[in-house]
Amino acid sequence: MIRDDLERAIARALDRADLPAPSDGIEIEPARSREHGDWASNVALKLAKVVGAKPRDVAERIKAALEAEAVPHLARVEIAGPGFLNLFLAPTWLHEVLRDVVAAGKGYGRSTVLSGRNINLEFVSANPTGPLHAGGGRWVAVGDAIANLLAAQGAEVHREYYLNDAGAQLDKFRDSLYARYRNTEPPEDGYHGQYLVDMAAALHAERGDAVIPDDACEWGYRKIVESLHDDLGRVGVHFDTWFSERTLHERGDVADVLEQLTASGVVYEKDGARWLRSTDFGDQRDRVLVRSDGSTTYLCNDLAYHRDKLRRGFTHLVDIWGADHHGQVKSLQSGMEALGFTPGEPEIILGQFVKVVKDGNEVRMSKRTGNIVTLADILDEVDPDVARMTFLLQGIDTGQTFDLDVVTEQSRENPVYYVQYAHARIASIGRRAESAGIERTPIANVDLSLLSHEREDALLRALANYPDALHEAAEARAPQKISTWVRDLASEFHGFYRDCKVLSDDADLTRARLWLTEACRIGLANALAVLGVNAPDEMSRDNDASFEA
RNA sequence: GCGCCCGUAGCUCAGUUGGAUAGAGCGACGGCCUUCUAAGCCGUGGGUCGCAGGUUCGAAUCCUGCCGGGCGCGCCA
Repeated sequence: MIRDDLERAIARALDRADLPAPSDGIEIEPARSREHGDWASNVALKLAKVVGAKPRDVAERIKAALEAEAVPHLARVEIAGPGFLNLFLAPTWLHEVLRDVVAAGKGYGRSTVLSGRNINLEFVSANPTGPLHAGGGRWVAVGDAIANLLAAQGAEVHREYYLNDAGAQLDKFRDSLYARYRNTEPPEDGYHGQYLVDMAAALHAERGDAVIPDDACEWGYRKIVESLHDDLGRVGVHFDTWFSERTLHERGDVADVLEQLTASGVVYEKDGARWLRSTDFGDQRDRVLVRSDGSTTYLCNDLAYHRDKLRRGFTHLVDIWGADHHGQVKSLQSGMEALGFTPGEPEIILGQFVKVVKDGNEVRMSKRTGNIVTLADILDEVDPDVARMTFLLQGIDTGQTFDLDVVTEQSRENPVYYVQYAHARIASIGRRAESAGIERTPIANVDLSLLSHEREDALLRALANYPDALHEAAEARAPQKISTWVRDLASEFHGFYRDCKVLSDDADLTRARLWLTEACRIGLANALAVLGVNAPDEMSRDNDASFEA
């Protein structure tokens, strides 16, 4: 890659100029403006302080050293502003980008920085006591995309769903379902959703009228898990493991983890309960592990669960949680540290909530009233690709408003179509070329220097940024960086498409542009794959009435 | 009161591991289809980056304080 080449060249230049390398590495980034060349580095600014010289003087020394050797593609170096080194490259560097993209294909952008890492990513994990609600769709989309991002950096990624099928919530579910089954009202703190009325009716139909509460619960639980599978299947998300909390209790893992904690001296008794001294590890306060009635808390069970994950051989654990659980992050990490695992394990990604708006009003998801908009409801209205992209457009640090009316009514204006349309246009060109009998000559025999239009230039620059975008997105666990990048690429393509005819009388130019569009197609497809969105070869305008006039 | 997250164009949001004149979509206004799919392209207008200090050659980005919003602070999960 060009960046590495330039970085090495600068490193050699520093050496030659008798300057130290910056402690935090040589920074080099694509220039923001063409006036600043193609790539720019701030090394001189960073080193100025270290060596006690003026930034521009340091820059001069580096420039001279850089000019003393032949750096591939490097045409000239300029010093600008406070002391930036602006590197101007020959157009050949972009030809190399094009060849790299084509050669790498589906692998373009991928890296191996995380190879050898075996990561367990737990996400969604909504209680199996009701359908997945609309806001949960965010964790589905974000979790799957983050899994893809980590995998694209070379990690082995295992998707896991934790089923809380042993605790108080399931008891409430049982009591609520059974109440509906007996045609009475669920308990005050139970589940009041319409879905339980429907389930109760189905239970009567399937099992008759003499089902006991525990059997009703078991039957209902299975139904709910099936529905979770269905919903996830509709958006194409697959979990490698559905881990049942019951397993932990049945195997004695919970008792065992408690024993291990006690043995390590971080457990004490107070008021008849057993506490974890989590404040020793930076928690706000200590936490109860065993209540005075002898039952274990969610935290205690969760510690057993996470210990199990590490015992299964994962080198790193990542959990995606809703922001309402942020208070438990330190508790869990404290317990894990007390158990002897690496501090900071598991890594918790917190996501702010989705506010669902329908008919202009916020829908407060409430178990009491049973007021709920489900993910299935959304999928009944819009394409799964629209749903996914909508959830992946913004960072998860900020609350999202999912306005059903806007998303459904403006479905065709969703950014996902903008990107998919670019992909479809490229496929269409391919079909045209084929039917016109234009054969694909090997890229090695194509004169890429013919790609000199500013649109072609911009398209290649966008493509060149993908590996960095992918790396940064993975590092920051921020899929929206890919959404942003792929929209940029699509934008460059649409502009190119308008101004540069691919299939023309100029046979050589046609050949070069066919490879350019192929590279663009690869970029679009790879990024969309990370987002879990389809890259269609054609899109029909049949159901589009807005162009009648 | 304490803790976490957020505050960027009329609206919805990118940009936040410090970089050179702050971006996109939608909405508004004006252009472009005998040409590879107009789900597209081009242009115009629109900003005290919540406020005030501080650090720095350089701050939307880091630090402090304040204002505003969301979430949490249980022997619930």
